[in-house]
Amino acid sequence: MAQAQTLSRNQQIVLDIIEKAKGPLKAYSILFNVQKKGINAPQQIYRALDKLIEMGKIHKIESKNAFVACRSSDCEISKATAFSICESCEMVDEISDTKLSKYISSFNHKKGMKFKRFNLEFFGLCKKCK
Amino acid sequence: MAQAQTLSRNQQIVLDIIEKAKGPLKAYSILFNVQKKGINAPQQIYRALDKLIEMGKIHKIESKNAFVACRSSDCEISKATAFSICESCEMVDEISDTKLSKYISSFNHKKGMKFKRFNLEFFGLCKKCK
DNA sequence: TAACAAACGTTATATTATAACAATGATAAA
DNA sequence: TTTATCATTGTTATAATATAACGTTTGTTA
Repeated sequence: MAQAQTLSRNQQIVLDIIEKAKGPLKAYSILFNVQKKGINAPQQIYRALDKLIEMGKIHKIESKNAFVACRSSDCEISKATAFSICESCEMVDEISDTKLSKYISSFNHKKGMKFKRFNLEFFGLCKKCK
Repeated sequence: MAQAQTLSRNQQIVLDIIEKAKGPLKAYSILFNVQKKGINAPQQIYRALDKLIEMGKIHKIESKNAFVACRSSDCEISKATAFSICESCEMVDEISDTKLSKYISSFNHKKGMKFKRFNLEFFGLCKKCK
């Protein structure tokens, strides 16, 4: 089990870059950014990303194959994630709305499936791009 | 503009396979399935997939990079899609729930973004796999 | 300190997706 | 009917995303 707090060297490097970024980052763009720090292979990036996701430090934006830092306290280890995505400028914003999150979490599928987690992605144009 | 009804040859071939499938299909698995019909290149599959998505005939399951036929009348050209995904057997079910869909569609982001579309993916264990 | 697990580095390769270009077919306006 | 236009096709090549497999190192804890 990943410990709640301690990050390994590579995990910290990758997290730092994602946290500093203004928007979502792709794995290979992270890779290019850390080559000066001695990380040379995609595998190293993907391993760090996997762990950071497990810990809830970052999220993957599935529709973009890109990664953002978690800015929410709501989503507790990514059980309930929601994002707004601008189709023009590619901006991604994490949505932290307790009501929305609770409503969706409480949804029960007729077919008897018990949900552990959901991910919601909204698409549109942000304020700037409208 | 794609016409509402008429599908081209390749589009029809690809749609047929997706509709017959029990679960989500990946682009390259579609490709292997249609090589006997004279379709040889990924580009041909992806082009058909793109058009079928535009027409609302199929949906992409973003977390799986796979494609399913649309079974819902609710989602009118994929403005409001929701799926339940079994993490064990990979089964995907389109959720067609007007209340859920309306609730989410009416959500307004504080930061002034106007949404055109959303995609929601639930994860868990299906009845069988529980 | 021995044993084990997690993280690391590395090479290779698998999987998913798009670029670019020429040819063909379908539609409809002149 | 001819010509213009636009969607679709076929094809080759390549880009972008992600994982397999192996051995080594580091960190924890019994």
